[in-house]
Amino acid sequence: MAVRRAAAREEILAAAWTLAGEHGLAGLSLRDLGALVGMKAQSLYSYFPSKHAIHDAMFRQGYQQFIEATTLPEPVGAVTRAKVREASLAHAYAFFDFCTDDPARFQLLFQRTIPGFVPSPESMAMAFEAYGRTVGRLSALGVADVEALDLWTAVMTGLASQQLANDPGGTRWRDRIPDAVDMLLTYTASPRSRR
Amino acid sequence: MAVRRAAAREEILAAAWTLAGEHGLAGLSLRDLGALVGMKAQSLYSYFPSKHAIHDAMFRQGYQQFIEATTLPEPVGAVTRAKVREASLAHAYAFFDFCTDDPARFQLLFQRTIPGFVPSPESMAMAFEAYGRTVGRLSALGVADVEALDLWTAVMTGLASQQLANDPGGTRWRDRIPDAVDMLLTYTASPRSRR
DNA sequence: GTCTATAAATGGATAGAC
DNA sequence: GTCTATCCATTTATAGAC
Repeated sequence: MAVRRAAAREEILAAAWTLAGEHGLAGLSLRDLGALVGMKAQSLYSYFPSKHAIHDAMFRQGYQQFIEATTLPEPVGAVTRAKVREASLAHAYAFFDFCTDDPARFQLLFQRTIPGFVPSPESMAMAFEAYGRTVGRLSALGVADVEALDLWTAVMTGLASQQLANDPGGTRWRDRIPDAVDMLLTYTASPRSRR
Repeated sequence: MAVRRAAAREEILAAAWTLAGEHGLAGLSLRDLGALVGMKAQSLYSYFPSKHAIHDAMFRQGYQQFIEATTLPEPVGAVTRAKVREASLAHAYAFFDFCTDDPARFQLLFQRTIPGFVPSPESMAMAFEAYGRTVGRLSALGVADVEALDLWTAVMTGLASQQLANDPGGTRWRDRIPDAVDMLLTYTASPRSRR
């Protein structure tokens, strides 16, 4: 049954995230992974053709989760400043929490520091899909051009990365999100010519 | 001679940075390292007691380089808005370029994603020294409180990290530095009560 | 200080029985 | 699909000759 096979693959991936969190993404070993799901490392090859394929599947799954985590209800009715701020804040928290919820996932998706790992075309397509949705969501919030968008993503990933590196488990940089959102809104709201 | 020994250590560290750039920090192997400096891996133990000690020395050296790279001439004369902006911009470029000049160094110093690596107390002291100097430099530029400082470091590391991950070798996020500095200055210049 | 020799472990991956 | 057995490469680190 294809469904059992898919379930087994899911279980393997879940275990892979667990191990990646403990020993780092690059330190993921097939022996440990097999042990965690109750099989020999060699049996994993029935589900994934290589270790790279596992990393690739994690990459794709990570972006899928990103899309789910950052798809929020659209604001209804008239577009007021207060509503834009509220929606921007909600999006910022969703983005930030997604990043800090799983450091290994953050590293895999947004930092790209795994030596030798190159996502497959299908996985890159998923990444572009996720990027496109972020563009759409932020443009609805008044982030009009690519320049403003790049600033936005840099600020959000920067907050998350500082949180993970310097205050893991804490809220020191998360507490700066309202400031950051106000700052970004104030700045990107002014006409481009005045910036 | 102690001086020859120190020179050899320096040469080993330089080679270690090279290899870390190629195979990742965690992927640094003593075999390759020895080969690059013209000796067997085992001989490295005459200079460093373990691989961890090499990572630790790299960490310390990285922060030393950070202090050197971000120590800029102080502005002289009256403190005008234009001068503050100019000095802030110079500092931002220095910080950003230091980060992107060596991705492995950036990862080691600011992202802390090497599984199992814990800096020694001496190395942490160097890191705190570097942080203290950054605090001093930014407070001279009007970044008064810790909250504003955290926002500043998040923005700068975020820009660098996005540059490395999504446009390595390019300038897409570096080009946003003037925007980012203006944004930060405008925001942190307003009285804290109004923020 | 550098070498050879070696330990002791871990890594990914393949072949073939069942 | 899972196992045993195996291969072959690689890793950090130590012992001891020179």
